[in-house]
Amino acid sequence: MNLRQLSEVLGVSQTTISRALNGYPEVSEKTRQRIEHAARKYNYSPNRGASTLATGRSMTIGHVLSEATSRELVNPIFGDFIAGASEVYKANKYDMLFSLVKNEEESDIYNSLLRRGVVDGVVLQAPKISDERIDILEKLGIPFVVHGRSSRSNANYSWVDVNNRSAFRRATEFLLDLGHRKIALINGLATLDFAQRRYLGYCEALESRGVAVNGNLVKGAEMTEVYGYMVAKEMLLQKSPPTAILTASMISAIGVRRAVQELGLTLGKQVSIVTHDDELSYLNNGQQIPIFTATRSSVRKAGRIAAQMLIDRIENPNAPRAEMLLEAELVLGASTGPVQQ
Amino acid sequence: MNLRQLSEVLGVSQTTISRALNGYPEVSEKTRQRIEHAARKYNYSPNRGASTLATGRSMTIGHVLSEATSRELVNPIFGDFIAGASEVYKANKYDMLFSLVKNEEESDIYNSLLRRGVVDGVVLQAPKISDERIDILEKLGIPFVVHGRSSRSNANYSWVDVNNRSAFRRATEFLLDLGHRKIALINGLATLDFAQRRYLGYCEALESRGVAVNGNLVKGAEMTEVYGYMVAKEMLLQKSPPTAILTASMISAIGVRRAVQELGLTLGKQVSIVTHDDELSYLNNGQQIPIFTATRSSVRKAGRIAAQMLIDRIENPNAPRAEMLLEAELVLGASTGPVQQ
DNA sequence: CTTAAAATTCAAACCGCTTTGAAAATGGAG
DNA sequence: CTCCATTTTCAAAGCGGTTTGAATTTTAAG
Repeated sequence: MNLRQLSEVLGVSQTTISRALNGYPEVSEKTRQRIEHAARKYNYSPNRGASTLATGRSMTIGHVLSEATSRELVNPIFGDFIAGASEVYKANKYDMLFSLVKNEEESDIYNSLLRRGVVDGVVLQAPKISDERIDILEKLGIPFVVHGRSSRSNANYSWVDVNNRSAFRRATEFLLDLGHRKIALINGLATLDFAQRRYLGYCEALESRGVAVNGNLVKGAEMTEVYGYMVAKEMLLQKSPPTAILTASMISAIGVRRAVQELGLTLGKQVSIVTHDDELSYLNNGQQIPIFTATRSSVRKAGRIAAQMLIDRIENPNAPRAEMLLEAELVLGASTGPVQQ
Repeated sequence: MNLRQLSEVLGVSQTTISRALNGYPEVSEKTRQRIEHAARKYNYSPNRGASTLATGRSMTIGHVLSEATSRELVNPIFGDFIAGASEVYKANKYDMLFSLVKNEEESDIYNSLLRRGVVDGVVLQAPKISDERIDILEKLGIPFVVHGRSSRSNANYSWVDVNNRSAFRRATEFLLDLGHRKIALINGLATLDFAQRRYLGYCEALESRGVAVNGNLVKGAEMTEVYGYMVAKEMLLQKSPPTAILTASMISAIGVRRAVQELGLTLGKQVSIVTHDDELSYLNNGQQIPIFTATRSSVRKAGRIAAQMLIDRIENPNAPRAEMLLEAELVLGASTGPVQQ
């Protein structure tokens, strides 16, 4: 059933129906009732392509995920992030379009999505320290919101981010307070902005206590379980192994734990772990007592906020850019303890 | 730049441009060259809304994920599945639309997506043993492909699935061969079809060896780490604890391992674990030697196959339904060993 | 050279909706 | 009962492509 057919059935013009259904004031209440009832009865909804064409709005938001060129990884954090975003989209009648692209195709995709009128805006994820995508989007004039920030970019964009720096500063200070001096950092990919900020927080804390940063104790790559395991094992087998390890995600923390246990060491005794916990639904950090001491911040919440910001930008392009810095809380679990003599 | 503008610039009709760009034979090779060159130069791509309207095809495929009503979970397996599907979509110029809906809204969403002409087909995920969605889709006449199967449905649909039953039969037999008799199964949600099949395979193996199925050793729910942990701990503290545990995912297996270790037991000694391994990119099952003995099957590959099947159905609606049963391999890791006396 | 056949190109109709500017209906005041 | 102001409804013009059927040009044959 399309608009014309419905209008014939009802004996009312297409204009009136369109207005009634889209909540315009020029329609009397009883006509609106009658139209809405008929629309339900005949199972009518406006064709998306047609309204996109007529309004210039696709009511769709794009999420572009770039796969690392080397290996092809889909971050599980992404699942919870879009779950959050999705709630907001649904409430605002937006659909969500998802593109997975190779790094080298990234700049094209935005151009293409916008040009074809496929999306009204995009969410940018996992920004690099210096991320040309932000400039591309800025230049294209497409509304966008960044999940995270790009330190080197001086563009004026909207973003939601966790305060990675202060979170990791606190986590490091906490370990220092427990007497640890050899503290390792198993970070995310070094090119990513969040990893950089975590590293800075870590350095700040160490330096403020007069502890030198030891390059051998800092590594970063995709935060897989296997990576956490490998790096932790290697570090723990050094002559002068770390007594505490900071980890960038629950998943790599689990790998670190595996290494620790395989070496016959005990968590919270010979080795302490502090991780960042995104509150993933399938990887909850324990129940009453957290498995890992962690800097905690819900990535699902970040998704909700990002989505709302973007919708605001789309519907009100002249509004000033929005920024939201979420503070992570430090939760105490069973994975940390005072340094052993 | 739109079609009309481009046609004016080139001094060629819109028809010719459209044909040239869409590969129709009625255009001479040199005109096509000239047009393609100009399209690139002026950054022209056809507007999606307009072509959707004109062709009736949206070149978009929908993935509908339903959140469990109780808790809101986004399965990490989903990430790898769509990564696979996404590769195929991109190669075939389809976009991917993603909807996260509450269970109770599920039946509506398909109707709505189709009616509005938003998608050309959908991928159905995580089917239940008896899943009304299949009937809904069948009735609506949308092309669709199921990732998994629905045992009670007698509709004739296309699907890709792992042979869950034989995988879990083999895994159970393997444990029986090692002398285990008290084998627990920590499954996925009991209403889901794959969980049912795994349960059947498990029962078959036990019964064929004359071992009775013990209801206390079978549990199922969302496959979170915490769930694996809780159930394993509870079971292992029984008077007559299992000596081996079958697990439905890497994530719950990690929870089980945590419980085992917390109780001071050793994996592969007092307790053996066999898990199903979907080859998730962030949760690889170890390197040379798998962490867990596992039934292994790539969910990313399943995503690729499902996507290709769906595209085939869309582009050739009269083709017979396709079915693809993937056999999982049993890989030996360090988590299993002979039963201890 | 014609002329018919084949290869190109074109103008116009159509897809289904939104929205503008005008027309019709209704209501209130005098 | 008029007349004007206010509501309500309408016809028609886009939005930007694809596709049909006709017109034009090119090629080949006689």
